[in-house]
Amino acid sequence: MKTKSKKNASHLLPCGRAPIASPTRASDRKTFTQWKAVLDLEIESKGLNKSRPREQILEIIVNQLEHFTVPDLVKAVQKSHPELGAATIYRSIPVLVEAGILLESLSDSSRMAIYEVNSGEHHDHIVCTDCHQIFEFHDERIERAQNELTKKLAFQVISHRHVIYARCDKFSKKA
Amino acid sequence: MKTKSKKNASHLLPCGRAPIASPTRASDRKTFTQWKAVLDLEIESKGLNKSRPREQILEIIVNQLEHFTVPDLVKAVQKSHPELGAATIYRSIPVLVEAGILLESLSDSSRMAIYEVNSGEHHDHIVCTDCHQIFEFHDERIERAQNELTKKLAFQVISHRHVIYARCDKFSKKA
DNA sequence: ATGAATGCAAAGGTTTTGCACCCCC
DNA sequence: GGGGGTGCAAAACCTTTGCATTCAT
Repeated sequence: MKTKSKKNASHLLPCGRAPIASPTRASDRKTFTQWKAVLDLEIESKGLNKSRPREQILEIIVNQLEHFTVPDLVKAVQKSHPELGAATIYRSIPVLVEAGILLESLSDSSRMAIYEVNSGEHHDHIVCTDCHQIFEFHDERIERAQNELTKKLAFQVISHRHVIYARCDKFSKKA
Repeated sequence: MKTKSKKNASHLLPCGRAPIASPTRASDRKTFTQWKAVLDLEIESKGLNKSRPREQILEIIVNQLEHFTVPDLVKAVQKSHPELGAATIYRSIPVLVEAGILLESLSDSSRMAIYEVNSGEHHDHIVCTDCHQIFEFHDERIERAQNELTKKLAFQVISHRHVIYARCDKFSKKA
């Protein structure tokens, strides 16, 4: 009955379940070259300088990383480019966020920020408490109810973060 | 008829607006003595020992603190009890959380955990990006939509955290 | 030439841990 | 007496910062 999520049996998650359809398709994702153009625009508009390290960091992010913490990024970058200092990588984060390339999307259990490449479509997250996989969801009813609520309370919404901690039932059955 | 939030003009917020009616009334809050009983039960059931420091920490929390970080708590506790070590206070947090006395309710902008006394009624938070006040809300429509969503996706929900970052418009007008 | 970016090391801040001593049961 | 609990200091981490040097324009 609800077992029709079998379509991509090829990419099963650690917990054994099929991925939830993400609001953003892989085909909609920008390439490194496209993001590079976005970054260059930001750099130009702010009177900054282009640099090799920032380009290398961007490349690692868009080609290799899904949801990552800064220490994750430091490790991944230094694996390919051991000469890059951690401080440079830390300093690149706000630039990438300002450029709209990265979003700080949630916190891990130790409360470190988790970043992701901006997919262009707002979504929230479900974190599996068993396998630690991060799923994305977007629910219009929730968004609508939230907008009506904040309007009624006379708040001007800047952003929101809605994280559901849950367990994939398939994983619980395996365990 | 939803303008009845004028009742306590006496406690205006830093931003000048009246507080949103909180889902929990002050009168529903447990006293120190009641929480102490909860703590003792937890301590007994886990085979731990009662101790003066844990009692003193609990007392500070229930009598003085609303939403607080651990460093906040350390300062508040050591003001009254300078002999208590910070490590003891850090070590008391998981015990209080396990006992159901404290909830880790959200993170501040530097991503430190913010705790609050468990009110017994689930609520989520609106954080004003101007005055940094934390408001509470509870919206049945959002809860319902979320439950239906996770059911459809076959997740077993453990908990969730929904934080809306917004600005009180009254404050923006003043500023 | 000027200002920005980098790498390194040091400093800052929070949280955890090792350990000797103390207290509860 | 034995297993927790405490306090202190040190350690572990993540993140920021100061500074001399290099790079981009």
